[in-house]
Amino acid sequence: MAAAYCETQFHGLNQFGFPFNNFEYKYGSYSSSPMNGAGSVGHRWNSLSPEPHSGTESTASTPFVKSEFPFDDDLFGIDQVNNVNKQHPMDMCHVPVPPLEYNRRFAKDADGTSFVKNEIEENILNFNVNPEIAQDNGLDTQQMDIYRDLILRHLIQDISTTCAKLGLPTDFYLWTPEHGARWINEMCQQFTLQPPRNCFVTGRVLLGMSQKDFEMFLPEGGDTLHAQLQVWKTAFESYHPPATMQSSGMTAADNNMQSKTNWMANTNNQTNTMAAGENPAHQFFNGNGGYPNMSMSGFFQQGTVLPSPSNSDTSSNGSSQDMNDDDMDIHMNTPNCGLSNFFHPGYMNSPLDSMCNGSEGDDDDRAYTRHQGTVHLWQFIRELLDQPKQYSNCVRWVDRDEGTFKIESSLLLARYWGQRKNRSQMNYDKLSRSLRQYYKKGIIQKPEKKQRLVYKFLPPYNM
DNA sequence: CAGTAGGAGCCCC
DNA sequence: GGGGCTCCTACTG
Repeated sequence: MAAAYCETQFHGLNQFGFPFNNFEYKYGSYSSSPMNGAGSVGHRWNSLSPEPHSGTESTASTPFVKSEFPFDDDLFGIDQVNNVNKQHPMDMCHVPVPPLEYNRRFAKDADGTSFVKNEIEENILNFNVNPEIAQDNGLDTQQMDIYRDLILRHLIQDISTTCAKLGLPTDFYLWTPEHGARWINEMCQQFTLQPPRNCFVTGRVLLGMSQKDFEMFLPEGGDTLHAQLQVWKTAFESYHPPATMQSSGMTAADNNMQSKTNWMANTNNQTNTMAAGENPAHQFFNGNGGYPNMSMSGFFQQGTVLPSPSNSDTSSNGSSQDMNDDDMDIHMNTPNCGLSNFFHPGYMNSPLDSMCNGSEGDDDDRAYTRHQGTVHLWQFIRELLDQPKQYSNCVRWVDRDEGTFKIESSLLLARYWGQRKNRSQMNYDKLSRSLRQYYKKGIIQKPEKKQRLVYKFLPPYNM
């Protein structure tokens, strides 16, 4: 059972000004923490996965998320205890939310019928943020970035887990009828729907099905399946926007990746029930009506495809040559690695790639490389940290939960940073100066026990 | 010697 | 103006 879930409470901003009183983001095993009832106005499990998991139900291999949002989950509305209008977080950032049927079936409050289906689906299909609402709720741009990023991560984790569990290719277009059947059955199981007798459809067909098609296909819960598919698509495309895949600047090394990305490009053109202009990810990333600040995507820097730093020797100093090729290999064909990398923020866009795509200035690129050069050092380091397979010889987590990381090779890190920023004269002295600037910004600090080359991300940057 | 810390001027977006 | 680069001095282990 896929098991990314969120438990919500209303607490307001925490000490970091971050809209979670408590946020736990852990992988692997469930650690049950008692919910603090003080100040809370209600709980609901809110997830791609319908069932709230007890601690014992969660499997060790299942990533999960347990969070407390600053809003009651009486969706879109009213704090029934305090009778205060509150804005649902989904209204602020329009993150895909579970389908109506899910909420109806699994809502823990007595009245799930107050949900308005259209509002939910609208949220699914509009992956944008409302800055005014966000500001009204005391969230600045950066907080919203982080906030949406976290939710996105949860979604991607859940999808990744489900794909791994079902043995599904991450490319929808590669789904055979058997794969399609597996997905449908899994979703039916998750949403306690009666699976259709004959559900052997390819991923391509699946993507092309409208809600009506789904409802014909599965009268009881077809809309749920359709909505769930939209959630998958939205979350996925938000990581890998279609135009990115359409970039003409792919290198030879990218070719073997294209099959895994074509579906996203095709989704808009061929089978998506939405018009291309309505594509939420497209809106989100092209900056028209999307979120004005993409710094959140520093984790997931949007750019043209460059899978491996070993391919990035076109940079000013070609300094990746001393990297072990094996370390740099993304191992596309290794099932586990391939899957995780595919979903990994850095899969499509190496942390080093934006330095190499500057000349690839076609229209599509422009939409997604506008932040080139503006990536922040802390984000860059996070990107490297999140790809230990490739960069553990450069920088690695010491304590992931704590946010402590160690620079294994100051030389290499500076070199990479220099490549990324196209600064051939970058060195660790300069890089560390930049790191120290983060002290007063509350992004990074030295850990209590000072160690050489060890730094610590402060919350929420450590999430 | 390498790393840490922080001031200051500058550039770029 | 913010973020980062660069250069600098002083200090530490």
